[in-house]
Amino acid sequence: MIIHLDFESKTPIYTQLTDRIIAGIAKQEIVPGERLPSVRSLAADIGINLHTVNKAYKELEQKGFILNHRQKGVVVNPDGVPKADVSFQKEMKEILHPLIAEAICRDVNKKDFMELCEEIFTSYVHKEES
Amino acid sequence: MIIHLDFESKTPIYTQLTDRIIAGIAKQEIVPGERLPSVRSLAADIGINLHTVNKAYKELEQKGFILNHRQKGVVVNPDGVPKADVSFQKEMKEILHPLIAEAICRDVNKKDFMELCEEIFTSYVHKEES
Amino acid sequence: MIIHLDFESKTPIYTQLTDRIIAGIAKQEIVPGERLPSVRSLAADIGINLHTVNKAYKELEQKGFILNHRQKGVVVNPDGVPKADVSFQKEMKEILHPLIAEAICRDVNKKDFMELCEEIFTSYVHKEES
Amino acid sequence: MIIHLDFESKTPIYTQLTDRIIAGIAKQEIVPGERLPSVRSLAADIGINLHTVNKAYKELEQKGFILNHRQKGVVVNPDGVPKADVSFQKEMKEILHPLIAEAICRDVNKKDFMELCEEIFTSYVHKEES
DNA sequence: GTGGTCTAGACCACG
DNA sequence: GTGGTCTAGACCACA
Repeated sequence: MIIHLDFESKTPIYTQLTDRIIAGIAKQEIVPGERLPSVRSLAADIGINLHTVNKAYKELEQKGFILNHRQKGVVVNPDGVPKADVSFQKEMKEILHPLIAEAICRDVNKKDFMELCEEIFTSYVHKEES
Repeated sequence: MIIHLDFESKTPIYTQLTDRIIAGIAKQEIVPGERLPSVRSLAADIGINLHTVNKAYKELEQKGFILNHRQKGVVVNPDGVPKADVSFQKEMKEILHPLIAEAICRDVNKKDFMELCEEIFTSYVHKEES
Repeated sequence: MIIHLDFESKTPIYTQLTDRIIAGIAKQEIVPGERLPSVRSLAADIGINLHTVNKAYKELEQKGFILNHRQKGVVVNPDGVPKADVSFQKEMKEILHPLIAEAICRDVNKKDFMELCEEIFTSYVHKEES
Repeated sequence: MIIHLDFESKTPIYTQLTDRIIAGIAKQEIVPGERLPSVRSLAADIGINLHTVNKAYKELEQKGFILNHRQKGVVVNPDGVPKADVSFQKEMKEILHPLIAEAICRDVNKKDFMELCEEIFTSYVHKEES
């Protein structure tokens, strides 16, 4: 899995990193139980600060995506990722609300918006599953 | 239009404010050509600094939602808001991608996600129009 | 002479007004000795504040474009407009410098820039004179 | 690059600053990819408030002259500055129109005006290129 | 009274 | 140490 970051983006690097890893899990490029590179090696690979990788891993751990075993190192949660809870529902709403409001103002068709979501959805879902 | 902000939130106050105003325009609580409160009065109303309101207004102006009329003051763009362009399409994708990726990991059904979007959409669209 | 102002412009109304009057003189739509409308009537015509018209007139007077006769009212300077002095030379430079610098950065050809100036020049100069 | 500002001038400090930086880019004293001083250090150097510098940087960023690299800091756009678009064409016209109108009134020869532009143009263009 | 500009000082997120 | 955000208070130009 190649991780490409945009250093000129408004999104913090650590957020981009967590997003990329979550995308990898969604696409099943990384599977439960699989080992992730160590903080040190990943930082060196990408060419970013240790703290930044660490912060990304901490966030993923807090969200239940990964576990930090003293021996095995960092692994994707073998039990799979925690299901969507109330807090994630709330997060989705908080993100979608302003986005959809602006879309409406800008005359984006509901149908077009839905098709965009569809498109993104299928871009992630593994073939066998769809 | 009553504007309620969450001062504990991680999203900056000025962003919340722009979001609320965009929502107001989407719901047609505020219509093109209508006057918005002055920076100072809105700041006083909400209980925040005028610079914070100013920043929100500037952002809305830059997006083409509002403009500064030398006689009327701050008004919602009478020509309506600029249609979705490539840059907004890109913005939508950048927001939706990580959200949908995480949703997939968390086992959110595509159907459920779509229904959530539907629900939010209809919450904005004016009755007569839907 | 019809004066059209843009109330949504960043340029102050009084500046737009002086610019329009100077343009009128340049195009010889208004000639030396000709009477301009009174502050009061012009303000009413355009639908702006008295003070604003007054400020424009004051600026034109200070630049030597118009005179304020107690009896005749406001007239275009019968002796013609004062020739370009050092101060106007300086003003031209101060305006042209940043404009040309940005034009160079933006890859505007010197030739193209010159042609634009030519075009604007001829748009003002009276036929018989060119 | 030494930046000298006129604190007595009518043009806002932040505008003077952006102008000076654009001039530096035009003269190739600053090249694409090059790092600009941090907001704080530049503010300290010039002896102005950091917010004023920030405003200048934001304006340059919005115009596409510079961007904020999360690792390198503020850098001149490595892809070069965006070419002149319709909006810049319009801006040029809005600046040149009143200037040329007044020049005509003040009996400035078209030839003289052109020579002034020439002179300013060549003052920016790098020797090797002209 | 309105927004524009400038200053000053403070806290936090980021890297 | 960097920029982002927020507050506060001040002066001025504009209408």
